[in-house]
Amino acid sequence: MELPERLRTEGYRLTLQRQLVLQAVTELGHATPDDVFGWVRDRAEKVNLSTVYRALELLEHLGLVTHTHLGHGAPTYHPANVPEHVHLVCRDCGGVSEVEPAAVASMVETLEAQRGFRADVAHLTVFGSCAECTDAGR
Amino acid sequence: MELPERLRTEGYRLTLQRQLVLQAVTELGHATPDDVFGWVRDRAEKVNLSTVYRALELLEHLGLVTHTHLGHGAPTYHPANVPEHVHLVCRDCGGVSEVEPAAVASMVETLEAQRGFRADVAHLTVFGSCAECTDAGR
DNA sequence: GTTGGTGCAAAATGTTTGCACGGGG
DNA sequence: CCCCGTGCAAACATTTTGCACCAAC
Repeated sequence: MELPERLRTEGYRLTLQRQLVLQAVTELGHATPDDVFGWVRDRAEKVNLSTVYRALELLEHLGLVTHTHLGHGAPTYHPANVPEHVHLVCRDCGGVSEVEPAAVASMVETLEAQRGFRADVAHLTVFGSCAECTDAGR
Repeated sequence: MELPERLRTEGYRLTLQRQLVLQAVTELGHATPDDVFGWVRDRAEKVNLSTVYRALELLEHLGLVTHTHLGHGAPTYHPANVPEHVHLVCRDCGGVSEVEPAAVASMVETLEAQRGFRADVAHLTVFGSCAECTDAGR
């Protein structure tokens, strides 16, 4: 846990809520703000949803968590220390899976070479149809 | 305009609102539901925002428009008859640009081969940092 | 004439903000 | 002791829904 140091070096305070939010993101893996809220709440700790939002924003600023949009309006947060991965979201069954960045490396290189655009792989989500749903469709 | 036929073949009715919404999406290129609402409203036609949402949903179902998420919660709609393209969104300046599907073809093939996952390229948005912002950062 | 579509208003989501109190440093 | 962070309530933004009326077919 590197939370205390990261907070201190930027002049922020260490609070129970911030620790719990980071812990929730770490344990849940793919968590929406509401998931995090529920996780902390279930542990009988009193927190407010707005505090969760503020904590997530701060943790992201500190580089301890990242977020991605897995569709509609629900952002999901990941611990940043987890290996980077790309999300695949199936439009038919709603399933979410992950692939290593290597699978999209050539795309990233192409964008960088052609446009000078540096893709943020950790934030990348690809929508489509998974193998099961594609098979079922025929 | 193939709206009338598409509607009829599935038993839907042709209304002025649906025509205007499709026209708005076509002319605007990258439009949020609210953009569409404004466009129609500016032409002195009375429409309700909820009608716009319902029309967009129907048009998407008919395959006449598609939508993508260009960040946060704002979905943007495109006419489906426009050539497929991938969106690049710069996290720093907020700029949106487009690239041909060829740039991501290898990624799509890899996903299909490794996972049997069929990527929906038209819906793909890559977040990152554009050339200008990357340069400015150093 | 039927029935689906629209307008309107209210509800449901999801996120942000102002403010006073309490705890961290 | 100072002042940042939290809880709380209200404000916001966006999308959805129920219902009565009107228009497309």
